[in-house]
Amino acid sequence: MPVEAKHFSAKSGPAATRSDAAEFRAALRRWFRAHGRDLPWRKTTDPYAILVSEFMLQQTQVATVLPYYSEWIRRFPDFASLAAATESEVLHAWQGLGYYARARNLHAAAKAVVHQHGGKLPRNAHAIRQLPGVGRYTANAIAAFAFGDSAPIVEANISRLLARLINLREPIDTVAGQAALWETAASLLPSRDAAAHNSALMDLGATVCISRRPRCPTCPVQKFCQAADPAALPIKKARLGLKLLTEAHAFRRRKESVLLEKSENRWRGMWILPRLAQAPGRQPFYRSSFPFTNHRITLNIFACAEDPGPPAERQRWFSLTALESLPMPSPHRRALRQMLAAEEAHSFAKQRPHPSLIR
DNA sequence: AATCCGGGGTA
DNA sequence: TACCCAGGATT
Repeated sequence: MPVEAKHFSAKSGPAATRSDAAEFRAALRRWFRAHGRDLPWRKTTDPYAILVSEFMLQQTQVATVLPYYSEWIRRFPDFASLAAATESEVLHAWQGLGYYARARNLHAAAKAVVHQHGGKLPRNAHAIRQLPGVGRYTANAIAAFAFGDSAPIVEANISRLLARLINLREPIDTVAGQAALWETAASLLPSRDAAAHNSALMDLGATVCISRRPRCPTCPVQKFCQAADPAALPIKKARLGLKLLTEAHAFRRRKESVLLEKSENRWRGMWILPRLAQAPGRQPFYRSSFPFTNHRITLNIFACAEDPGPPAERQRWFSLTALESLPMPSPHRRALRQMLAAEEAHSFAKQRPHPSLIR
């Protein structure tokens, strides 16, 4: 049996062969030519643009990325312009996309390219892997999409598709499961034009071999699929239980400005309402709740009197007009917007002092 | 190997 | 609500 097709064979055939893989690729490519997605980062092989798209697409859906990508390329068209930007400008352009470490990594990667690689992304795969925020997937995606190398990729769509194709019973979020997926991806890879092959796999996973209810009747490679129950795959390890967190923050207001704090932990480098070490023993002025990963965070925000003296370390007063251009995480931006609007309404109505927003 | 990192979309 | 998404870094 050929090594290249160890985990892959036509359902009807006795064993895997090279021609099975070739037939799979041909059917996949036919489907891709007719049904592949038209995406802006596929219109270029500029390593910078490919790098930007891959960073934005990490753990983020295509539809969410689209508006950010075009605006980013307009604002930071190349490595030099990105490397020259401030961290605050970079985070502001990323605002709302989430996983802000990606923005800081992309910024640092651009600086490394400019200052250590003469302004061009190194052609060497090992050197690309050394850039911050670049792992196995991103390095291979750049190799395939920017440089035309025959490099396999495995991401969410391809994981699901390949797990079904080989009827993988191992959870895909384990070392063994990942190894099986990467080996399968490598065994299917063509010797040339791997970019189109990889794009085709992702599009098939994104539009046909979808989670929950795969559209098997329309699948161009159904006869190769070994899944007994496609909807039951891929298998994943059990998730951790939801963790509840409650955080106290301060709403400090001066005439036409608000006190904010540059975060050092979550949302590092972004501006948030100042954290309170301890919640005051009174009703919060505003409360909201937002989920992330396996957490649910309740924000309790307390109206606080203005402190005499200069603001604490990492804290600054910002005029209301300056807020728009500040990088702020969405939950804090929403909270601040609503509190300011409530104060506005209150000052016109001249009612009781500090009406709480909490019902 | 386990855990962390946000937010938007969807069943 | 729970799950999903063009993953990577840290411990």
